Amino acid sequence: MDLLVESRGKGVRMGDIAKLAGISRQALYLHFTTRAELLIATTIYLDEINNTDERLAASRNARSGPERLDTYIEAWGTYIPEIYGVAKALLAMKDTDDAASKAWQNRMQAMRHGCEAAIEALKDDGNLSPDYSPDEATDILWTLLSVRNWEQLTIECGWSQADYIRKMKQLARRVLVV
Amino acid sequence: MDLLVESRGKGVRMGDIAKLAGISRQALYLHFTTRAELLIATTIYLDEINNTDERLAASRNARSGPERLDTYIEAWGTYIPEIYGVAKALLAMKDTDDAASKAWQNRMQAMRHGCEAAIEALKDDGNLSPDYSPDEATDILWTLLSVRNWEQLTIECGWSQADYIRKMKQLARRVLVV
DNA sequence: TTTGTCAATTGACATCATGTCAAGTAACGA
DNA sequence: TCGTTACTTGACATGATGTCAATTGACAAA
Repeated sequence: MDLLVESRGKGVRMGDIAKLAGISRQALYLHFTTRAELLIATTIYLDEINNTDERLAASRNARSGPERLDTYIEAWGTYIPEIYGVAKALLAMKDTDDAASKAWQNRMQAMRHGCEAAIEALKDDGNLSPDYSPDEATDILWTLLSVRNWEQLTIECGWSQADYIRKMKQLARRVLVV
Repeated sequence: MDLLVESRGKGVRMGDIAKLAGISRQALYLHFTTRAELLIATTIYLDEINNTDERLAASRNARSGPERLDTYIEAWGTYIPEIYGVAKALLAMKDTDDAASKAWQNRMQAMRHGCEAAIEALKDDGNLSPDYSPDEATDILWTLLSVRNWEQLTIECGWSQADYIRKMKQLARRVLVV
C-alpha cells in the first residue's frame, strides 16, 4: 500500500512489494494469487483504515439538497488523493485484466450510489435542474467527479486540492442546482 | 488503423497488425521501430484523412462566443468516436511508455488550444462567467471534453452520440457562459 | 521425542508480448 | 550480371506475471 501510494501506482512490481514486505516474491503469491487480487485487497484495506464508507456517508446529514451535494463533493474530493496511487494501478490494469476491471467498476458503482443519493436529495428539495432527469444528473455528477478528472485538474492543470474542491462544488451547483 | 478502431484498441498486437497488413511481423518493425511509433503514426494519418484540423478550426467562423463554444463541442464530439480506438491504445500505453505519453500530451495540448480559443471568444463577447479566469475556464472545458469523459458517458452510461453532444453543449453553456 | 502441519524459502520453468539480429530470397533497374 | 531494396524465416533477448517442486524451520500435539 505504501509503495503504491508513494509511487502513484507506476512501475510497482510484485517483486518490489515482496521486497518491501520482507518476504520472497513467491510468498506473496501464497497470499494473493494474482496482482489484481493484491490490488483489490489493498483498496479494500485502504478504505477500511480510512473509514471511507462512513466519511462518504456523512453527507447524509446535510439539511438541504445543495448542502448535501457540497458535503459529498468535499468528502469524495478529499478521499481521491488518499487512494490515488492504488486507484491508478488498478485503472492501468482495468483494460487488460478482467478481475481488475470488475473491481474498479464495483468501486465506481459504489461511488455512483453516493452521487445518486445526492441528486435524489436535490430533487426532493425541488432544487434539481429541470434540464436533467435524475439519471442524467447522476451520470453527469458521476463523470464530473471521476478520478481521471481529478487527475487532470490537479496534476496536469496544477490546481491545488483546495481549488479542486471549491471549483468542483461551484461547478456542480451551476450545472445541477436550479 | 482499421484493427485499432474496430477493436477499440484492446488486445491489438504487432503480430495482428502485420497479419492484417499481409506482411510479416518483422517487416512491420522495418517501418515502425516501436509499437508507440506505429500508434502515433496512425493517429497522424487518421487526422490527415479525416481532415481533423480543418474541421476543428471551423468553429472560428462562429459569429458569437457561445455559438463558437457550441460548434467547437460539436466538432470535437463528432471527432472523438472516429479516433477512439487508436486513442484508447495510446492512452493505455501512456502510463508506461514515454513516447506514447508525449504523443498523447501533444495531441491533447492541440485540443486545449481549441478550448482556449473558444474561451477567449467568450471573453471577448463579455459572455465568460466572472467566476472563472480564462485559464480556469479553459482547464474546465478541456477536462469536460476529455476522451475519458466521452467514454464514460457514452459507453458506460449509455448516452447516444447525439445526447452526448447536446448535453455537453448545454452543460458547457451553463458552466461557462453568463 | 517423534510426527505432522504450516508458512516460507530457493530455484527452475512456462508464457506472452515487445523488440533484436542474422542469413537468405525475389524483384527490379542500371 | 550486379547491386539494391524490401521482405522473409527463424532464432533469440528481455521483462513481467504466474506455476511448480523440493526443502527448511518452528511449533504444537501425542
